[in-house]
Amino acid sequence: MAEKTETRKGYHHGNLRQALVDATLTLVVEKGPQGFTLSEAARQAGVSAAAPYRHFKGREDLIEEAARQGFEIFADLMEAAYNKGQPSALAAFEATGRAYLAFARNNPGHYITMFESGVSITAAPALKDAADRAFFVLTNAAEDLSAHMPADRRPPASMVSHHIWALSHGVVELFARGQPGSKSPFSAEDLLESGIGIYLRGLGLIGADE
Amino acid sequence: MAEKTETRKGYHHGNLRQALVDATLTLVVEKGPQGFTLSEAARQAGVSAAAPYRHFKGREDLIEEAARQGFEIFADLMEAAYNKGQPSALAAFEATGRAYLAFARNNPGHYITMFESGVSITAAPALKDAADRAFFVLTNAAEDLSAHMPADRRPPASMVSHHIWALSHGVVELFARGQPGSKSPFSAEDLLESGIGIYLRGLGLIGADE
DNA sequence: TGTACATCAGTGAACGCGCGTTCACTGATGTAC
DNA sequence: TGTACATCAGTGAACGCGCGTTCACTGATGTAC
Repeated sequence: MAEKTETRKGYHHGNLRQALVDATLTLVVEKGPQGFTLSEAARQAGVSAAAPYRHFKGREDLIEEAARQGFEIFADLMEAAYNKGQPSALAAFEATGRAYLAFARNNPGHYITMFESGVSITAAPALKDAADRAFFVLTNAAEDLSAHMPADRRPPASMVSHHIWALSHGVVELFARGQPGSKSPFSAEDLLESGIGIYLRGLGLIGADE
Repeated sequence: MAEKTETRKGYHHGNLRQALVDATLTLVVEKGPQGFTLSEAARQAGVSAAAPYRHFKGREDLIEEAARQGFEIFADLMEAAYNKGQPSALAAFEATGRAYLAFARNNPGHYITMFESGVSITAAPALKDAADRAFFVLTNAAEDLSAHMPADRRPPASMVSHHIWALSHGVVELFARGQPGSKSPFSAEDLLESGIGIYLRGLGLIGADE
């Protein structure tokens, strides 16, 4: 078992706090959000079971920190995608949707701690701030789109962003993870792309021949 | 604590198997999918911790049975909704979407065991059959819709059903459950209804003034 | 209708396990002088 | 540059706990005759 990815530099670990977060991320993927244990995270970081208490209040606190880091990364990616799509409101919006799925794919550990571990996003202020920042990007992108919509059929921007968030989340949960042999003939990426495309056409933002 | 909802009729319980399933459903809502324990289910049913082993192979087996019952109910509801919407393909389709959300609302325990407990749907044949039956209704409804779509923009029916499934699931996970104080200004019902509406317009199935 | 007996559905004690957490401790590090 | 000392970040033993599961058992039920 060469589990220990973090090398000890002697009696002191050097960077135990982050090593524990990293261990959490991999464990949560392997064992599921609740199968994760503090003891095992400590083991993987190569320290005793008591050591984590120098850095975290307890198990919950560690998970929360992992989720917080996830939301920060997530928000950064969403912002980057949004900016990259500019100045086209449409391109920017579509890019954020794609960024959502890409994040879930590339950061499964973060995704699990954020959305499946049972942490209360609203309870921890640091978490809430980061989560809000991410969601704000999406709402912003939807706001930009509004200008291009037929005025008679213009839903509130936050409704649009909620729709896209829900669609993205649903695609991730049902088709981007879970057991292989999930019977979908389409990739999660295709599903999200096509789904958003049809939705945007419904908003009058894409022509029938575009 | 008047936890015991099932009354014992003496030494023999009478209907322990189902009582354990029922206990699972309530516990899973209260404690989360993994916080659920076999011992506690037994306690709630008023029997010793060893009794469940007369009816289930173990913890996992019990959860699986709860999920299976959930998928059966779910499939029944979807079929009923579909039939009720007939003969209008559109009405039938929209009704299945609504049925999805209604099921999640009214059967949170089932929903959790089905989608959040980590049971492998593909692994257990009985589970898979019931799940397939439910999903088949949705795909069927999408198939019906195809006839009304502009031929040049007609995605595969199973793609449409996957879109709707993902949107419904996302709405449920993000807005129909979880901590109160979820900041959405829209109800899950409104979000799903409006989201599906926009999507269907994108398919050319609803006119701009309908 | 009564009885013997097989089968069924529970009990309760016991097990080993790993967990989260606390505690007094000690080795390593950094800093004042 | 050297030394005393405070602080920091670990150790390892111990705790109480509840879990899942097994086991020999026993009370209740159903059935053959």
